[in-house]
Amino acid sequence: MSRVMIKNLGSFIGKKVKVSGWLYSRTSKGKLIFLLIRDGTALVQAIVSRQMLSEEQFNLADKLTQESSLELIGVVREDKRAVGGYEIEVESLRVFQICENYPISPKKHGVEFLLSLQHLWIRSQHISSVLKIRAEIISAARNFLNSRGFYQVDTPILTPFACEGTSTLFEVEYFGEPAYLAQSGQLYNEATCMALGKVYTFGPTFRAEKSRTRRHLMEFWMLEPEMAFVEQEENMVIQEELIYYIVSEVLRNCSNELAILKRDISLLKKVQTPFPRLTYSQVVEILREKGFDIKWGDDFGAPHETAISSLYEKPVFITHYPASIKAFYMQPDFNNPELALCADLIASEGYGEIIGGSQRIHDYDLLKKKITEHHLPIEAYQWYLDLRKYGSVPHSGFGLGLERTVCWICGLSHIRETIAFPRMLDKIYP
RNA sequence: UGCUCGGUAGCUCAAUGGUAGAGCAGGCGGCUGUUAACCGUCUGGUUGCAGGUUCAAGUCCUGCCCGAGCAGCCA
Repeated sequence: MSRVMIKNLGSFIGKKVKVSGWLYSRTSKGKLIFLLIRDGTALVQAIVSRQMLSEEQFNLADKLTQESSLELIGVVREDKRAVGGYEIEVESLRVFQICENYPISPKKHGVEFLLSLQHLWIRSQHISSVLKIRAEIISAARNFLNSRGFYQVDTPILTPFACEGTSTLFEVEYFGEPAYLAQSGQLYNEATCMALGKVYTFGPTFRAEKSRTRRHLMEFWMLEPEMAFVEQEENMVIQEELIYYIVSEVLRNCSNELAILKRDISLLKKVQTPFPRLTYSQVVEILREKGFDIKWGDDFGAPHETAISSLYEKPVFITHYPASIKAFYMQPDFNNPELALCADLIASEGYGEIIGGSQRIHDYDLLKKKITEHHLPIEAYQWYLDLRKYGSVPHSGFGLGLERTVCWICGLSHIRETIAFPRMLDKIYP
């Protein structure tokens, strides 16, 4: 008999099926035992009654503990009393292992305890649901970009230089020379998009900052599209279309997971294009009216982003930051070189920045001047300057922080729940 | 790195300076419709570590360790 995944049981009503999984919980009424089984796709209740099974099999079912691994055969039937609406009347049972003393009970636990058992915590309904939504977000983003003619190009993790200064990078030894773990694939993508037109990198990035907040991880995944012949306006339109597509795909394909997470999907349904746009200068003015002590030229902190986010029910772009507080490669506004042609996308509901993007400088002399002004080693950027020497074109791109996006769409309170094994300050086990 | 809060049974927590407790998990017994079942019963402790005050410290004081929240930092 072939195995049926639990989420598909609805198509097998009245039929005999085989289900394999782990025991999520068990309750017994003496001669009637209720087993709640998980197989990674969903939960189903299985009924074991003394009438249906041999004495030996019944006693085996009675001994099952949380997370014991098993396989059972039985008939599927609809029953409103059961979780998910279906249940299986067990006819035979095979146990792979009786699990002893599983440490995580289905009660509430503290964060420290759960993090020390991360390899088991991921089995919980909560974390499993987040990981499924994460997979859907990645899948949707890839579908979106692939269907629009982007090529995925993988850029190196081991890099010879810092993108902008070395203080935030993890240093490793590369055959006796210092090397650094990538904090972005963008500069390489500027090269690959001159080869392939439209590209994206999706991979891990690393920051050695001593950040200890609910928004930071030391290792996180970033989606970084880069497009030749695309200027900032078109760049922003692609960003909002991408975010809209991701959210609508999650709503379409992950309703069970969103329900388990108790996510208010009416808020996600409001994420429709176009997204509101504010300039940096407008934001400073709004913040000052709200009583924040901030002046033109200061960068925004988390409380500022939250305040702006609360103005709208959709993500909001903040554009035209002062060039002085942004990266060296950003194209200055052609009308006002004090400003950069850039935008940060602030997620709704106070979740903060999920995208940072900009048009890149394509003029050789201007880029060289910026590198010098930022006191960056010009030798390290020779190859990057070459891109402006040989057939330079206007180009733009952005970086989407995957975990922050997952955090927002799932409505979580902490980014550590968005990745199977979070790397946090002073915490790298397991 | 700074500020704040915390560390008591496997877990979640309680305990006026005066006998360290409950619920859950686990063991045993009961129950044919449970949803974090229920009922009975049993097991379970170096109160983070070190020192100090006191007749007496989980509780007060000092130092340290660990964690959490917030901020800073942060393409």
